Amino acid sequence: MTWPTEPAELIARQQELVRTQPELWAPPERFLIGGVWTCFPRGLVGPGSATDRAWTSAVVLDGRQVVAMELVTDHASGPYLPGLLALRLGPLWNDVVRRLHPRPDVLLVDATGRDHPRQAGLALQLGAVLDLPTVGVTHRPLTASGDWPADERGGTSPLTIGTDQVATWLRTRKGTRPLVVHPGWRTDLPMAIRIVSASLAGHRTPEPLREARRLSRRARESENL
DNA sequence: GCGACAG
DNA sequence: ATCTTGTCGC
Repeated sequence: MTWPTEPAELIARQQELVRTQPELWAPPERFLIGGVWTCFPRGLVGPGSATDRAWTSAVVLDGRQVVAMELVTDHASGPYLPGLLALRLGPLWNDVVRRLHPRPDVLLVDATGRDHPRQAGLALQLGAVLDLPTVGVTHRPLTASGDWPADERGGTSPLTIGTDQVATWLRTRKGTRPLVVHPGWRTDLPMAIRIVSASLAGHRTPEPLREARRLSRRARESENL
């Protein structure tokens, strides 16, 4: 499986992907949750390009214990264009997650799923390529819209495209901006909310994503010190 | 035409 | 993603 380098190629891949109907994942009692994150140099403006350096990390957590971590220092694979995030991050995320041992049972990514111009965001595509259930967690929706939930931990409210609910706002902490939780590859809405809620450990952002971000930022900062 | 637009 | 001050809270 390869990653498209041109918008037209990626769009064609997304149009295939949207027709795929994988079997829903059946989470066991206890499972390993992974997270992946990419940092870019400070001061970048605009969509960026393949010349941008990128620090990408992935982790696996068993409860709160980090049982695997990988860091890849490389370059972005392309610019960021709305709806075409895979051009910038697809190959990086794919590579770093494949290095993890043990592999996670489910992976958290900063990307959307069905909330996408072609209903085929990177959370879905990465899961399909890696054959791994995924859940998307973003700061804001891409295409969907919906009002915020009440300011109570655990509060949710629908994010819809037309009449379809494609994601949900989730208030992970009282008094903070809600996150957007996206069902990804082989996950549905209730499952995605359950997985994110179970990995919060008291913070606004799920621990696997916080840990991966820590590693990436630490690597970036350690170069100019 | 104008604005919005995952990271 | 990154750029941004102060501020409230554990």
